[in-house]
Amino acid sequence: MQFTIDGDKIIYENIQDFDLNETFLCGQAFRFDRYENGFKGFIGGALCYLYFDVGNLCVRVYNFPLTDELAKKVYHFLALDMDYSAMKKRFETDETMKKAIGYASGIRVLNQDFFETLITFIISQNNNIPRIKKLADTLSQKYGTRVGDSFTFPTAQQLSQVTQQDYADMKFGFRAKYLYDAVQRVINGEVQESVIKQMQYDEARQYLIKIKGVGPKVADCVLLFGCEKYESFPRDVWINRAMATMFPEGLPKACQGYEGIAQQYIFHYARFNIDK
DNA sequence: TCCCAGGCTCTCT
DNA sequence: AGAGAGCATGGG
Repeated sequence: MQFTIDGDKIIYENIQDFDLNETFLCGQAFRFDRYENGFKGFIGGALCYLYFDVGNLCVRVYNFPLTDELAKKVYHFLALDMDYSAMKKRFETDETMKKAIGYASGIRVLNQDFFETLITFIISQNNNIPRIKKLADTLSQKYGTRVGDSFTFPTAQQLSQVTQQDYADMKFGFRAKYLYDAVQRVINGEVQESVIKQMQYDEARQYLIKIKGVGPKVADCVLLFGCEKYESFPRDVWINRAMATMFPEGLPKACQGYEGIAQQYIFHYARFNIDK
């Protein structure tokens, strides 16, 4: 990993296969906003402004001192520690995958916070992306920690006293009881991130599905986006459409082990290129 | 106005 | 095991 800490920012040089717009607007993360020439959002509690300057990725951090440890954390969050060049080359041995990747070749699957992905993807069910973002922001402004004019996504502890009625009042609809159940299970230790990370994919999926309102799709999103289980392959309406038209024989073997990452290129391609 | 959204639960076969 | 209705809300 190559980075330098230069005054008020971290600079990562020679970053390839990474585009901020494609990565933050492809439906995997809901709490990064466009800001000046890049995006602003939290990475492990650190409020970060990310932008490119002559080919170098720059990260300003507002509420933490710039340390090597923080620089490494950001690097991992952005999945810059994975060799996307080699992985995409493997995927692209399949012509259809090559087409999907070509549409947004700068997508990287972020390594997001477990609890945040659990809650935001429970919110995501039968919902559209702008509204998911709106509800996630509402929850943050009400229960998160203020940093400047931004708010962190709340922790399980910060949501521990929130009732089903409170969620209903915030317009979460039928998801109110699901959010309550998820938070309580995390608080009482029934659902633990450290346990999931030690489990194999199948076992971890069953473990998450115990939570009310968490089915196969939401569990797969949490495992992929929040637990580093890259073989997890979330199937939503868009992916089902894409699979039917683009991959009637199933996903190519070249994607094995990283089906979830392939899924993200396909999802993004499908949203903008396949009719409903 | 109407259809639909990064689905899940419940019920009925 | 598999199909189908119902769900809260609001974006487009």
